[in-house]
Amino acid sequence: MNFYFESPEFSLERTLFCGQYFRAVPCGSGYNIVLCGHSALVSQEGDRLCVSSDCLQSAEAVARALGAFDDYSDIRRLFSCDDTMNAAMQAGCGLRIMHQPLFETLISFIISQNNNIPRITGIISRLCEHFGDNSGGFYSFPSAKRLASLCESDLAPLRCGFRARYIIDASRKFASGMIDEGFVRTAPLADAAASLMQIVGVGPKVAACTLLFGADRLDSFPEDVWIKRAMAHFYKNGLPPQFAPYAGIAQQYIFVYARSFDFGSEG
DNA sequence: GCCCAGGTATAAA
DNA sequence: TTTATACATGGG
Repeated sequence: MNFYFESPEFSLERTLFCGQYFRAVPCGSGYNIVLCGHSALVSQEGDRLCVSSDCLQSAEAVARALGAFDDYSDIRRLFSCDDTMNAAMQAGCGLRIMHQPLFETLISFIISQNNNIPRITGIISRLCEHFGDNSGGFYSFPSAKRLASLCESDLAPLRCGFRARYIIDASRKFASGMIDEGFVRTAPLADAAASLMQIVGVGPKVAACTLLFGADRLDSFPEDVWIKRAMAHFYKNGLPPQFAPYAGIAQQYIFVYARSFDFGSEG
C-alpha cells in the first residue's frame, strides 16, 4: 500500500546518499530500503514523500527514521550567519540525519573503515542475506544476539576481510550488555564514545558516526581525514562554537559540499 | 602491478 | 605524544 507524507524541505536522495546509509537499492523512480525492521519502497514527488509498505504503522516508522518529520528550519537559521555553512546548506539542501538502529549503524561503520561505498554496500547486503530474517524477499539487519553466536570463520562469505573479527567482538559486547544502548544515548558524549571504543576495531571515527547516525547524538562530530581537509580549508579555528549542539549536522552539510569540490584528493 | 577506499591497532621513533 | 605500516578485499 502507498502512504503519502508531506515533507517540505526534505530531500530523499540527499538523505539516503549523503554517506550515512548503505542499504538503498534503486527501484524504478524510487528506492527499496529496509529501515528499523521495516522494508519499503520510497520515492518523492515534490514535497510529498511516498512510502510503499505493508501498513501505515510501518510507513510512518520508515518516514520517521528517514527524518522526514524533522524540522531543520531553526538549525538552518542558526547556521545561516556563516558564509561557508550557507554554501554547504545549499549543496546539502534537504538532507536529514537519519534515525537508524544503534547496532546496525555500528556494524555498518565498522565495515566502512578503509573501504569504499560500493563494497560497503555489498558486504552489508551479504550480511543481511546470510544472517538476517527474510520477509517478502527483504532481509532484516541481523541482531547482535544472532551475530554473537557466530565466529569469525562464519563470516567468510561476507568477504569483509579483517573486519570480521571486529563485527564479532561488537556483537558479543552488545549481546552481553557490556555496551548499553541507554548509556550510549544519554551519557556525556565523550563517555558514550569511550563505551563504544571498548570494541576492538572501533576508534573515534566509527564511534562518532555511530553516535550521530544511530543514537540521535546531533552533537557528535565524525572527524576524519576527509572532513579535516575540508575543515582546514573552510575554518581555521574549527566550527563556530555556537554550532556545537548540532556539529554533526553541520559536518554532514560540509561533507556533501566538500565532496562536490573533490577535496578528497587534495594534499 | 599499483593505488585507493568517511580507519584502527600496533610498533617504533 | 606523534608518525609509519599492516590489515582483506575489490575496483579503477
